[in-house]
Amino acid sequence: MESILSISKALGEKNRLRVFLALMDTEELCVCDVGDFLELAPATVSRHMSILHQAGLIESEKRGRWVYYRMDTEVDPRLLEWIRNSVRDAGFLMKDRSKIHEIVRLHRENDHCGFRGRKKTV
Amino acid sequence: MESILSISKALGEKNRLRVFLALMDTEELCVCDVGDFLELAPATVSRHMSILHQAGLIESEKRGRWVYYRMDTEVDPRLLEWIRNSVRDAGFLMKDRSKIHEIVRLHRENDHCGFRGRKKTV
DNA sequence: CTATCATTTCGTTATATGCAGAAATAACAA
DNA sequence: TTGTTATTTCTGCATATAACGAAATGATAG
Repeated sequence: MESILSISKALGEKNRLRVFLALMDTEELCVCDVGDFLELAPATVSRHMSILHQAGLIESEKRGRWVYYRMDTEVDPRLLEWIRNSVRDAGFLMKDRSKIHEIVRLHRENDHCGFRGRKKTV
Repeated sequence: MESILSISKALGEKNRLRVFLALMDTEELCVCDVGDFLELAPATVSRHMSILHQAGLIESEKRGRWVYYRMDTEVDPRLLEWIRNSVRDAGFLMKDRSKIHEIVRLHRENDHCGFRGRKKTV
C-alpha cells in the first residue's frame, strides 16, 4: 500500500505529472531541461524529481555536470497502461510534447541552459 | 490528464486510499461505517467521500437515512489491476479487512452507529 | 408536528506542501 | 588554482488541505 500511496502522491501534483508524462515520451531529461519545461527554479525541479525518484517512478544517472532522469524500468506496466489510456484525449499533451522536444533540441545543440540562464540580455 | 491528476490526488491520501481499498473488498459502506473504520468525525469522512466521488472513483446512493458508497463501475479496469497487484503484500490490508468486515457486521445487526455513537458508556 | 439520527456544509485551526533564494557541493574549463 | 555551470540542500514564506465542532439539511419514527 505504501507504494500505491507514494506513487499517487507523486503523480497527484500537476507539475510532477507533466514531467512523468514527458518522460514517457522522451528518452531522458536533465534538471535544466525540466526547469525550462515547467518554468520553475532549479531547486524546485530538483525537489520534484527527488519525489518521483523516491516513489520509484524515475531513475537518475549522473554524466558530467548533468543528472539525467528517465523512466524507471521497474515501473509496473499496469500503471503505465492506465496512464497511457487515460491520456488519450489530452489536447494539453500536444502542447507539452512539442514544448519538451523543442527544449531538448535547443539544449543539445547549445550547451544546455548555459546559452541563456543567468545571462540577462537586458 | 485531469482525470489522472484528480484520481492520483484522491488516492494520494492515506485514509482515502484505505476506504477505496475497503470498497474493492466490500459491497457498500455508509458514512458511519467509514467513520468507525477510519476513526474520524462524520464531517471529515463526508469530505473524503466527496473527493473520491468527484474523482469518479465511487458512486453514492441514498437509501433511507443513509448514503451508501460503492466502487464506481466506470473506474478504468487498468487502474484497478495496478492497485490489486500492488496490494499483494499488504499485511496492513489484513488488519483493515477484518476491521471493516467486523464494523459492517455490527452496524447491520444493530442500528448502524445508533447503538453507540454519542452515547458515552462511561 | 417534534424528536432523533445520518449526512453535508461552513468556519477555524494545525499541518503539509510548493515555491524561490541563498549557500553548499560537484564537475568541468581555462 | 579560479571561474562557470548544474544540481542539491536548507530556510522561510504562502498556499493547500486535513481535521474538528457547530450549524444546516434531509429522512424517518413517534
